[in-house]
Amino acid sequence: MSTSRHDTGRPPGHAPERASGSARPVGDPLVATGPAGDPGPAAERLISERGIPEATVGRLPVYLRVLTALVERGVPTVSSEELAAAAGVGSAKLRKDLSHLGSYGVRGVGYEVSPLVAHISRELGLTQAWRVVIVGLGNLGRALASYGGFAERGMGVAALFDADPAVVGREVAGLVVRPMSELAAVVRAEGVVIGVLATPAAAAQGACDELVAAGVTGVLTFAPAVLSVPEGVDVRKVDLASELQILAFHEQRKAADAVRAAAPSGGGARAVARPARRRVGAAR
Amino acid sequence: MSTSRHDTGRPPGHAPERASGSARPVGDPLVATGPAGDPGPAAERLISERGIPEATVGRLPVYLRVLTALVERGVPTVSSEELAAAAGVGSAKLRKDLSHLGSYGVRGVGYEVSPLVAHISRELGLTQAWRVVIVGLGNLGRALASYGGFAERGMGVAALFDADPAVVGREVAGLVVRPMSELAAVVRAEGVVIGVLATPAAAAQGACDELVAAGVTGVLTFAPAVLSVPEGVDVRKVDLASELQILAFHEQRKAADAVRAAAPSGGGARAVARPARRRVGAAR
DNA sequence: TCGACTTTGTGCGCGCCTTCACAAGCGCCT
DNA sequence: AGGCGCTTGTGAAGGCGCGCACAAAGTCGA
Repeated sequence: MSTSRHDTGRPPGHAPERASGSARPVGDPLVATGPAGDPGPAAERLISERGIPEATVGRLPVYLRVLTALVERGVPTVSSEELAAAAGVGSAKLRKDLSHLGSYGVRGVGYEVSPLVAHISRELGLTQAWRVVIVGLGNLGRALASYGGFAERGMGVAALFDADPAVVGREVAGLVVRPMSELAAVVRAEGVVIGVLATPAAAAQGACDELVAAGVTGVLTFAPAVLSVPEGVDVRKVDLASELQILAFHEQRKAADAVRAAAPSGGGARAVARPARRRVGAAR
Repeated sequence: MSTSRHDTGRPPGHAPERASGSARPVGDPLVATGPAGDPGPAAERLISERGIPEATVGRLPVYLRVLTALVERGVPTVSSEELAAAAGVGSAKLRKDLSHLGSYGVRGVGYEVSPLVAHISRELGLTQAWRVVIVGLGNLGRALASYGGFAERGMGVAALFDADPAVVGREVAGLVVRPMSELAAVVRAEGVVIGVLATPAAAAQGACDELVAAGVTGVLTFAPAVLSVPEGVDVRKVDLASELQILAFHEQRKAADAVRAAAPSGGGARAVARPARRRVGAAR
C-alpha cells in the first residue's frame, strides 16, 4: 500500500498496503491489518466488533476531509450523490459505507454534515489526539516531521529518533532528534502507540522491533522492506518505488495497446478514446 | 493503492490472444472478438491479453526486490515457500502470481532466480528507464527528489517544477527547479509519461491537468485531494494523513477490545495473545 | 390531508481475490 | 530403471466488495 495505496493494495492498491488483506489499491494496494490470516476452524471469527469493513475504513478519511471542507463552507446537508462525487466514489458505495456507521441520513433530504463529521471523527478515533514518533530522519523523515497535514487532523508528532549520532541533536520542525536509546522511555512516558518508520530498508526491522518492544502497536513504514511483527500489531506500508513501478507497468501496457491498435490485424477495433472525466478515488 | 486498494482506473480493452488452457478472468464488458464458437448473446468479453490481475501487479515489485537481494547473495534457486516467506505472502498466492507470468518454476526444485528477475523486470517495464517529473517542491517534493530509491530501480527524475517563484531556480538534488510554464515543453521533449504530484491539495488538480495536457498518462499524487482525470490516465494516490487515521482507527478498536476482554461479560473469550510472528506483506 | 417527488438504506447477483488441497512433473537415490 | 519425495501449477470453494435497482421513508406543494 503502498501502497497499500492497497491501495494498495491499494492502492490497492495502490497504494498503501495493509498488512493482511488488500485495498489496494489499486492501490493499493495493499494488505490487511489485524488478525487476518488465520482461518479459524469453526470458531467465532470476530471480524470487528463494530463490523466496519476494512474497505470502508480506508475511505472514511476521504469522506471526512470532504465533509470538513463542506462544514467550512457552511453547507448544512449533502446528498449521497454530491458527497460521493466530491469523494470520487459511487453514491451507492458511499451510502453503504455510511450505513455501517449507523444511519445519519434523512431520506428525501440527505446527510447532515456536522453530525456526520462528528461521528466519523469519533469512529476513527480522532477525538483524542494521537501522538506519533518518527524514527529515521533522512530526507523523508525530515519531510514528514515538517509536514503540516498530520497535526491538522489530530495526529501530533511526539518525538523524533535516529540511530545516526550525526543526526541526533539536530533540530527538525521544532523538535530535537533523540538517540534510539531513549525511544522506549519516551514511548512509554508519552503513551505513544503509533510509530512512523522512515529509516533505510536495512535498519527497518530493527527499528520496528524497538518500537514494538516499547509498546507501539501501529506502524506506518516507508522503508522498502518486509517487516515481521507480532500478532496484534498493525503495519501499513507505503512504498514509493513500488508505486512508480506499478505505474510503469500500466504505461508499458498502454504503449503496447497503442501499437496494437495502430496495427491492422485482429482486435484493433477498440473503443479507444472516451473523453469523459473520471473521478479517481483514494488508493489503494 | 494502494492500495488497495484498489483503485485507479482500469484500462479499457485488451487484445485477444489465446491462452491455451482454460483460465479466464472474465473482466471488461467491452468488445467482442469475432470467431470462436460463441453462442453469446451479443458482445463478447475480451480477456486481457496478458491477463495479469491488478492485485498481482501490485506484488510484483515486492517479489522483484526480494529476488534482487537473492541474486546479490548468489542464490541460484528458491522455492515458492522461501520466496513467499521473504516477501510476506502465502506460498499459494505467490505461485499463482508467478503463474500469470508464465512458468518459470521447475517442479521439485523451485524457481531459478536470475531468469525470474529478468522476466519480472521486463513485465514491469523496467528494461527501459522511465523518467518522471516532480511537481511541487515543498518539504515532501524535495525529499522525493533526493530519495535514492527511485534511480535505484530504473526510475529517473527528469525535471522539477514549482509554481512558487521563490522556489523556482533553486537547486534540489542536482536539478534546478523550473517554472510551471516550462512543464509542457520539457515533458514532450523528454518523452515523460509519469508525473509525481507533491503540491498542496488546492493546487493539485491544476497541476494534474497541466501534466495530463502535456502528455503524462500516469500520476502518483501525494496531495490529499480527489483528482479528476480523463479516461486512460492512471492515478495512484498516497495519502499520509489517511494512513495514520486508519491506524488510529485500529488502535482505538484494539483499546476497546482490551477493555472488553478485561470485563467479564459475554464475548470476552478471544485468543488475545498469540506470540507468533507474522510476516507483513507489501501493498496493498 | 393527500399525492408526487426526492433520497436513503439494502437485498441481490456478480466477479475478483485468496486459500485449500491435490494431481502432475521433475530430480535424485537406489 | 524404477520408485520416492519434493515442489509447482491449478481446479474448486469461500469471502469480500461493488454496483444495480428498488422499496421504504421523509419532504414539499396543493
